[in-house]
Amino acid sequence: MDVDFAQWYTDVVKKAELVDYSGVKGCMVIRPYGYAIWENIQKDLDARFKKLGHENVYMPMFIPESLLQKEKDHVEGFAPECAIVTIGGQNQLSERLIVRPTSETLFCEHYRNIIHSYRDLPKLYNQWCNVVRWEKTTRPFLRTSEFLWQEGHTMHETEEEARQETLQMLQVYADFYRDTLAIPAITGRKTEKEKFAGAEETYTIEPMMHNGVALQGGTSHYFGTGFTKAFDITFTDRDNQVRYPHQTSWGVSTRSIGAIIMTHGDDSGLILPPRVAPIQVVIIPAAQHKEGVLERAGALRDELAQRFRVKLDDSENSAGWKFSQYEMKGVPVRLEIGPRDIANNSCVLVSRVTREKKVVSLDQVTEEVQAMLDQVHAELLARAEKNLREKTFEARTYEEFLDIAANHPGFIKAMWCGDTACEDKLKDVTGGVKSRCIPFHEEHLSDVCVCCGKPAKHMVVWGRQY
RNA sequence: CGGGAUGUAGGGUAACGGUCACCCACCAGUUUUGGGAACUGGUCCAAGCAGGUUCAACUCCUGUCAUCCCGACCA
Repeated sequence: MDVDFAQWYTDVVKKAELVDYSGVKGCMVIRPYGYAIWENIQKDLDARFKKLGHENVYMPMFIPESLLQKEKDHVEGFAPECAIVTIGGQNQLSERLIVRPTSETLFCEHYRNIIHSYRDLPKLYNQWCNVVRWEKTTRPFLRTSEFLWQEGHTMHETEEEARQETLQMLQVYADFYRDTLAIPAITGRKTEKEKFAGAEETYTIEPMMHNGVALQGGTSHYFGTGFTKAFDITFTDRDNQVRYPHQTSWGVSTRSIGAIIMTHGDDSGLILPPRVAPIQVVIIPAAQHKEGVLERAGALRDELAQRFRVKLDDSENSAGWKFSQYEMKGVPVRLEIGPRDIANNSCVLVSRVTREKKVVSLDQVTEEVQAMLDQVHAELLARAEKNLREKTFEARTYEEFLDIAANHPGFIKAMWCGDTACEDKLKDVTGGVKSRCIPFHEEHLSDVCVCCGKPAKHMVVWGRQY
């Protein structure tokens, strides 16, 4: 698996029936098993958003070109990867329409119409939708021309409140990754070079994949009043002064499914974190032709279905075939039940992570399944934390940095002067190591920049990325 | 976007300038079933697309599209 991680990845997304390719470059068919993971992710995140007062809306998928061009940095950032509609029906359009790569501009146009007074604030909107970015190199879930995501867009009366929202939503993402996906991550602030086009600050969550490569797992941006001024969104404040609201946006995409695959998978295939697994428990009957086995297994399925997502596989395939099949698909807990077990009023639970078998009483089966699901989550998280820990290195000198970059896949902590030139140079000489973020909890490794030797301003986490 | 490779059935492969073959899957049956079952019989289904060369193209040539690998790019 370490030998050819890229090939392993493409094999597993196909074999586990998560996706199929389509006739358009970089666009993937998300199959039922893959889409069910996304639905579980949506359900979890959506509940977290709503608990904090956010409301869902839907914006159009087309952006008039003139609208996208209102904010200068924003258009420069996105123009190279836009898909554009020029014909409607039979007629050339008088204005080209951009297929949304992100919806800041659309939200701004709408907010301009509905925000007039401080009483209209805050506006806490979110939408679940697709976006299109014409990518050059694509890979299922990790980088696709069209992908699904949620984008939250909020407007606030004060800078302080907006900044608080930005950080709060990043924390929501970090909690979600840890508590729902069993993925630990480094969180922090992007450097000037890596910021979102048009943002004042970009915060990011950076989980590390099994092979030591980073994946930007979610971002949260503080825009200040850059867009609100460009779009002329104003409100009358409590003191009867006209002001520009302060804005944020934040998003997580189907890329998170790629993170799950690459963080937890092993040589047998996927391992899905129990809280988003479409099938949490698969029941595999042994000697299923024998009297009473399928009936008992069916009753067990009905019982467990009250608490879990359960599948009973009573197909004619051999038990061994089924074992391999559900391991490939990453089902966290397997339940085996046959005549011997039924005679003992028991069944066998098997963990996908450790393959440990546990004989449990049928009277306790719900509690035991719950315990094993929790255990799988804890083990996945612990394993990923260990990987993150063991593949995070510290570099105090330039030579040390180059040595780690060349020989040890993973994150590198190193001091930085704050100059973009040093980021560019390090990326050049290492062939792709970039700053991931300035973590919230910086350490003091030395006084000087690892690249140029000038006084250091920050500790940066560096790494290669997908 | 540059370099390299691939494209034949639902999946995986083979051969061939002249009827495209096999394995798996699928269907029926029998024996099986606690780590990817065996035998027998059977059905369906294929050359990415567009041109060109040729009596004849899956095969040779050109273009194009898609996919994979490596690099560049990636708000």
